[in-house]
Amino acid sequence: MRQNSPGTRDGDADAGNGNGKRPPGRPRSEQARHAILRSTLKLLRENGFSDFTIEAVADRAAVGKATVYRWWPNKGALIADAFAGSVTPDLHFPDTGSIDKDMSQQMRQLVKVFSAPQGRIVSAILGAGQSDPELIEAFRERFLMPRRREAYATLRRAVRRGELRRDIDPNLLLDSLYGPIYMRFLIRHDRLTPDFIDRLCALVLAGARPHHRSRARARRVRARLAKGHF
Amino acid sequence: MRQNSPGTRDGDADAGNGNGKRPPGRPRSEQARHAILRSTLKLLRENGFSDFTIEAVADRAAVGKATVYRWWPNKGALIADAFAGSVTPDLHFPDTGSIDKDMSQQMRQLVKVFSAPQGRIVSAILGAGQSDPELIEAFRERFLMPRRREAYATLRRAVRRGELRRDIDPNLLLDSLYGPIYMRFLIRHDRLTPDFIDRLCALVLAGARPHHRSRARARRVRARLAKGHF
Amino acid sequence: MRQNSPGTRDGDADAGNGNGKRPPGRPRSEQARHAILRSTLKLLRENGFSDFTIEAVADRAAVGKATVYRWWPNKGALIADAFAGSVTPDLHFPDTGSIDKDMSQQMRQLVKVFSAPQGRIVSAILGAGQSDPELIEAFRERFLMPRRREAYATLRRAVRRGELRRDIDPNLLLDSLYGPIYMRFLIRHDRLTPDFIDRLCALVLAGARPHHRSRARARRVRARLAKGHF
Amino acid sequence: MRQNSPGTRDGDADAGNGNGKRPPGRPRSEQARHAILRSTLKLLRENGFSDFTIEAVADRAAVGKATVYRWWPNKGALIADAFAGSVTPDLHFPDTGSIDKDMSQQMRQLVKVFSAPQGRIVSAILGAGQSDPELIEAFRERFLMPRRREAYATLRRAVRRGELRRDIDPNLLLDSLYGPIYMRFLIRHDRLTPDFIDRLCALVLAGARPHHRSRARARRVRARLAKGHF
DNA sequence: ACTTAACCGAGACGGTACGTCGTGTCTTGCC
DNA sequence: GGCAAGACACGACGTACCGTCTCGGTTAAGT
Repeated sequence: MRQNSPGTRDGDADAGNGNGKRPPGRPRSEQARHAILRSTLKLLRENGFSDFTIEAVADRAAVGKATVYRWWPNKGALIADAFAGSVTPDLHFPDTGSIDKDMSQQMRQLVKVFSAPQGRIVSAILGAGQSDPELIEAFRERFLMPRRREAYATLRRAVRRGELRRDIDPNLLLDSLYGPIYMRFLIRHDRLTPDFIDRLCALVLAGARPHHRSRARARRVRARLAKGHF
Repeated sequence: MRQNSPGTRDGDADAGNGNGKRPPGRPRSEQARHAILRSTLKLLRENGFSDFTIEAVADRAAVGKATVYRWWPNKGALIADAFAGSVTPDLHFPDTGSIDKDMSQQMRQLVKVFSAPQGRIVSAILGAGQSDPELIEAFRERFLMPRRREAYATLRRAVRRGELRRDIDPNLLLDSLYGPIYMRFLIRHDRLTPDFIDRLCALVLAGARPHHRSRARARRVRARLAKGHF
Repeated sequence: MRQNSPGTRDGDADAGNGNGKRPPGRPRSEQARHAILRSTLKLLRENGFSDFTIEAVADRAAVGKATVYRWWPNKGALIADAFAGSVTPDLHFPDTGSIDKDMSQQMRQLVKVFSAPQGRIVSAILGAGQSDPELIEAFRERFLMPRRREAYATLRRAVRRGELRRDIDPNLLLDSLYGPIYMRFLIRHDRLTPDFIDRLCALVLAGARPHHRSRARARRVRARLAKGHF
Repeated sequence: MRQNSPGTRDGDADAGNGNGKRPPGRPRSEQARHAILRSTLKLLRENGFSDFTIEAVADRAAVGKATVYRWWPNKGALIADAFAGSVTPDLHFPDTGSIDKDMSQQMRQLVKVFSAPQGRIVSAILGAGQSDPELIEAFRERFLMPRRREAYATLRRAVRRGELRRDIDPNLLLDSLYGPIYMRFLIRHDRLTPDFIDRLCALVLAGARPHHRSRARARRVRARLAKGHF
């Protein structure tokens, strides 16, 4: 992501270095790195982005300010890294055999994360990202895309099962499903209830279902699948 | 919005004041107020939020810093006010007789605004709003809700014409239509093309249409309307 | 003292004006003037010069700031005026027939004034006067010189009585007597006790007494005076 | 003088610090310190105290404002320190064998300093000192007392030579000699000429000389001294 | 064991903007 | 036209962080 990203350097010690040698001098302190990332998340959760200060991070981590700047070029990079390292790993898509269930289950999970203290970090990133392209990019690459790749697979399964039109644009469909969540999360004009998620899924997926005749065929496909023909 | 909001004081001269009297002392300078709001918008458009400075606003407006602070408690309030006063007025909903056309036309217009320099201000507000509740509230009350009230009327017309289910939740429907726009605008993971808008409308509205039998009845209603029976 | 000095305008309303006519418009408020001078002295006594504020004066006097500036061009002029109006009138020289007694009695009185809350005002004037020539001039003209004129007379009497040399420089002598008082008052390196005054008088006046032969003649003069020959 | 006075820290490197250790962190910049003190003196000389600004000091010294505030708690402390470091060292007392000459020579020197641009600084200190006790204390401790200690020795020599009464109060005598100088310097009601100094010395010292008989004895003492009996 | 080199903490540095306060001027409506 | 009220342009205040720097001290690898 950034020239000197420490996040991607883990384990590179002798692999990513052509000559297989450790650089001379004292190696960087993993302890300091963790303390910094931890206090970053803590401060972000507690005070939000607006009064988030590198100085406070360093103090809380009992670390010199220079140590922070040595490894992260700016506030955004630090937050991005801290966020990336903290991303909830349990936002996977189930495979229930029903696209409605697959999606709504994962989306509910996402809303739960957004509502937890974690959510504060997400909103900080998206907020600060509006004036820091690298931050928003970090969010996309580290949070959004990994999940979206799983989502593509989930959609493909649904298409195969005949639950969705073959010609559906997955990006359009996924934005239609997740856009409302992000909108409510960021603008806070309405609540993000589980019920809302269900009705959202129902509404959007209804528009993505195959047309009449195709649907009849789809039913047959599902039947065969159920019988274990494959 | 805020205790002393000058934005809401317009026209209150004798209405909002119980005894109908001007307060004593020199009245505030409307000229200064406008200069401040103008330079706020200008700076926001030019430099974005991150290096937006009250000092620069005052300088550009040839105004004392104290005059800014006298009327706006903080950066957020100033931006909110400036934004409110600058809101593009041409985001109305047409009445074409087709909900698809009504919506997509207005949504394309919105995207055009978001893509213009104006959009920079919107993203600044939504970004900064993530750590300033009053700012996000200003966006809701001054930008979102006025348009949404028009949207409700547009949806009602469509229901009456039988294009939408009678039991549709307007908030759910509108969030499904606009959420994807806001998401792409803020996260910038994909482009906001007119074509995207059309397909978005098609997808979401498809899921909001009445069921079979009702649809047949709707056709008859539309025919009668066309004949001018009412 | 200053172009618009209100202090000298008292009673001028229709007397000092050539054509005998009152100027048009509302006459100035004597009440405001007094309130301003009073609050000036009060604030000076209470807080000293460093945080003496025109704004505070106006507030305390329940007077518009502009009213202060209308009549006094700046802080210094106001203080000077207030001081002049407050000058203790009881700093006169007695006529005891002995220069030592005349002087020490008045000097003790002066020290008493300096030690009272009044003294704070004097030190404020002399302090601020170091960077405001008009202030120090006001002190000289309104406080120092009036008293000095009395002192000259007192010295003349002493010369006539033969207590002082005929050729004594009155300015030198008076500065030698008062200089130490001002020095201790302003630098505060030592106490200003009545005893100090007495010993100061004794020391300085000893050096100002006529020489031997003259002194014998002086004794005869005094004797004649006592007998009432004049 | 003040808790963190940098002026008194010179040479403390290992003496003033109990454990003999340098404090951690980057050591303070002596270069910055000198630049600040130098620009303080310069500005004081040029513009006097009334428009003496910390901001201007920092600018002129090419130093951050915070660096000034880090080491000096307020304007007064800064001025006091700058003054102390700049005190003219050539105000020593000669030993001519005559108290009149010893004193008048040094007093003329003092007047010369007061009349030079340096004098502006002294008057600024004494002026501002009227509302800042620490400032006036700095003047006493750093300027007045060191010279006075020399003066005491000078007076003792004169007493030994029989030029002054044994019981003379040195503080009274010195205040009588210097008070008039300070008074004229601060109130500026009369000129500070070398002639004035001579006549002042003559007047005051005349009152401090031993009485008749003692004086005869003193003459004998002086004669012996001249013959080199000691 | 000793040198070398990069790390570490602490914290001072030159800056920039903050939000506040006082100055002296002005603009109202009332007297 | 004076007056109270109070807004105005201006500019210094003292503070908080920024990102950089300079210290003494630590931690390995290479000698």
